[in-house]
Amino acid sequence: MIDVAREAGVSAMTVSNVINGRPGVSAETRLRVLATISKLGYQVNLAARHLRAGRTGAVGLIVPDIDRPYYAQLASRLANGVEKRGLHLVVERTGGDAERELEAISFGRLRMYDGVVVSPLRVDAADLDQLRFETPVVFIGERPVPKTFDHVMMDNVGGARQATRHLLTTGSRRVAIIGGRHDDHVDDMPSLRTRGYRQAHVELGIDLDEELVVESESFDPTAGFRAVKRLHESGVAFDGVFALTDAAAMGALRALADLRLDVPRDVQVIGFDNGKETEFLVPRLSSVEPGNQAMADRVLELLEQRVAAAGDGAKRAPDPVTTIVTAQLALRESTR
Amino acid sequence: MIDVAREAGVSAMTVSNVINGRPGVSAETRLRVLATISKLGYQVNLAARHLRAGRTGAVGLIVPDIDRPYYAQLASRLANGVEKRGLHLVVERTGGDAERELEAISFGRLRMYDGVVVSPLRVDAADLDQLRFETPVVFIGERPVPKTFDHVMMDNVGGARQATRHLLTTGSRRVAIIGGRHDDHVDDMPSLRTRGYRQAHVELGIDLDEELVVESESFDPTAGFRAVKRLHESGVAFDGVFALTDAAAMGALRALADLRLDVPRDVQVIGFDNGKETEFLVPRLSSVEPGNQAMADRVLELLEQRVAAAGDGAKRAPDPVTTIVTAQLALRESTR
DNA sequence: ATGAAAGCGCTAACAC
DNA sequence: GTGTTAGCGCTTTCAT
Repeated sequence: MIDVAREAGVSAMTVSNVINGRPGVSAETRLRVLATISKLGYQVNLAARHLRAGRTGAVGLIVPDIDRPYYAQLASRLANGVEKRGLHLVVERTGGDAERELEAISFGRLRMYDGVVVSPLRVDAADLDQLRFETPVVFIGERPVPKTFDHVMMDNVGGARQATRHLLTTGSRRVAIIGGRHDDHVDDMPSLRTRGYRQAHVELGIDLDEELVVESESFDPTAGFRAVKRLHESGVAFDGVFALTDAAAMGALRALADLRLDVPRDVQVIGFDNGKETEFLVPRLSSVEPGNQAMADRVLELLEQRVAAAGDGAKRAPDPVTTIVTAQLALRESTR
Repeated sequence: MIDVAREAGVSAMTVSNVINGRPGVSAETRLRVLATISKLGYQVNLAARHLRAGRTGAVGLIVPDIDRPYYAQLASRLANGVEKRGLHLVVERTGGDAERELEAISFGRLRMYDGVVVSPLRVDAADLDQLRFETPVVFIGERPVPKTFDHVMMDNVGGARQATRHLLTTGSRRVAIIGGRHDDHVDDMPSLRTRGYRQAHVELGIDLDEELVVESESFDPTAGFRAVKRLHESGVAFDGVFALTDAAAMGALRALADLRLDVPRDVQVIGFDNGKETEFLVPRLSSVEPGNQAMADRVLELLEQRVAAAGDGAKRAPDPVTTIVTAQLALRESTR
C-alpha cells in the first residue's frame, strides 16, 4: 500500500480511502490511485485490515462433515442468506470427533470470522461451558448447549413421532427403525428420534419389538443398506422402515430392491431431512421435513443481531434464545 | 496477551513462547503462564499472528457450489489430505458466476490462506492472466488456465468417449446425451464431454442424430429428469443415455421409471463422476470414474511443493505443471 | 481534500 | 531463561 502511495504521490491514507470508497477524495486523485493500484497489481492485506478493523467480512460454518447432503444443503441455505447481507460464508469440517470440534471452536479460529454457526456432533455442554468467546456464535443441532448461547434446533422427537405414526396408521404393524437406540437417554440425534418412534407406539397402543430397533454408528446409505440386510437375514419380519436420515433411507430402498420387496406395498419407507434427492429416488422417498429453511432463516437472524451488537458497543448483546422449529411430513411414493 | 503477561508477571514474549511450545522456558514459568491463560480465557488473535508470521494454517478451496455431490466429495478428499499435513481446509463457494469467481480469487481473500485450490466454472484464462498472486494456487477443472499456474484436470473427452463407446458396443444405437452441446467448440465441461461422445460415434461409424443432443444449463437431477421427459414427449426414439453428471443421470433414471422403461433392457444409462451415490440408486448407476482420488492427491502434492517454496525463500518456485488424470469406466446395473 | 502519528496483537532478532 | 525493541500493513484520529 505504501508502494502504491509513493508511486501515486499521495499518502497511504488516501489510498486506503480510495480502496474503501470513502468520500473526501477528489475524482482526479481517486483515478490516479486506482490506476496505480492496477498497475502494481496491489491487493489489500486482509490480515492487516482485520487486525485493525476487527472485522473480516466472513461468517464461518463449522460442521462435522461437508460430504453429507444434509450439511451441504444447510451450507447452501446459509450461504445464500449470508451473501445477501454482504458477507460470505466459509465452511470448515471437524470430522465429527469431539476433540477436533472443540479445537475448531476454541482454538481461536473463530476470531477469523465476524460470526460463526456451529453444528456440533459430539461435544457436550460442559465442554462448551468452559469456552470464552468474543465472536458471536449460534449453535444448531440437537446437542445440549449451555444456556449462554443461541441455539436453533429441529423438533427431532416430534418429527420422528409423526413419521412413525404415519406408518403405523397406514397399515404397517412392524416398523423397523434404522439407526435407532435401545437406550435413548442421551440427547443426541439418534436417541431423540428414537424417542419419537417409541412415543408413537405408546400413543397408538402398539407393542414394540426391540428387534426392530437396528442400531448403527453412521447414518449414510451404507448403514441403511446393511441394516435392512441384517434385519432380513436374521429373519425379523417388518413391513415398515423409519430411517433416521434420508441417506440411510436411500440405502434401505436399495436393499429392499435387492430383496425384491415392493415399496410401499410390502414395506413402507420414510426418511428424515427431506433433502433434495428424495424427489428423484425410485420410489420417491417420503420424509420428515424438519423445517430446513426456517432453521437457516432463524440462524441468520440471530447471528445478524449478535454481529450488530458486537460491532456496536452501544447495543447490549441480546439474551440467548433457544428456537425449536416445527417439523412436518413430506409424503411421497414410498409410503401409502 | 499483554494481560496474561502482566498477570503472570512475565513478558509477552514468554507468553508467546509458551503458547507456541518453543523451548527456552522453564517448566515453572510455563505452568504459571498456562494457568493464567486458562484463568483469563485468553485466545490468540490469529489475525495478528497471521500479519506477523505470514501464514494462516489454512488451505482454501473455492468452488462454484458446495451443495453438489461432486464438489462435496472433492472437498472431503482434499480435507483429508490437507489435515494429514497439519493444516485445515476451508471451503468457499462462488455460486458459479464469473464475476464472483474472479472476485473470490482476486480480491485478496486468498491472502487469508497458505494455499488455495480453485475450481472455476466461468472465468477464462484472459481474466486470470491479469491477476498477480502471492499465495500458491492450484487450479482444478476443465476451464483453460494461463500456463503460469498449476492445473489438474480430468480426461473429459476420453471419459465421455469410453462411456459412449460402451453403450454403442453393447447394443444401443441411439444414445442421447443429456447436457450436451450442439456447438462444442468452447473448452468447458459440457463441450468437452460432448466431443468425446461425438468421437465415439465417428470411430464406430455410427451416424449421430442431433436430436439426441439435449442441451441444458445445469446438470442436476432436475435437468436430467426434464431432458428425458422432453425427449420422450417430442417422440425422439432412444435406447441409451449418456448423462454429463451422475446427478443428471439420477434424474434420468427417475424419468425412465416414470415412463415404465426398463433400465438397462430398454434404455442403458451411464453417468459421469462416479460419486458415492451411484451404488445406491435403483438400478445401480454405471459411471465414468474420472480419477477423483488421483486428482485430489495430485492437487495436494502440487500445493505442498508451492507452499514449501513460498515459505522458504531459498527454494525457487517450481515450474507450473498441467496434469491430466486418466478416466475409466465403473460399470454397474444401468448398463449391459 | 489530504497527511502524520499512533497502534491493533503478535513474533523475529537480539540483548541481557 | 527471560526481556526489549521493532515492525508486519492497515485504519482511526486529529491536524493541516
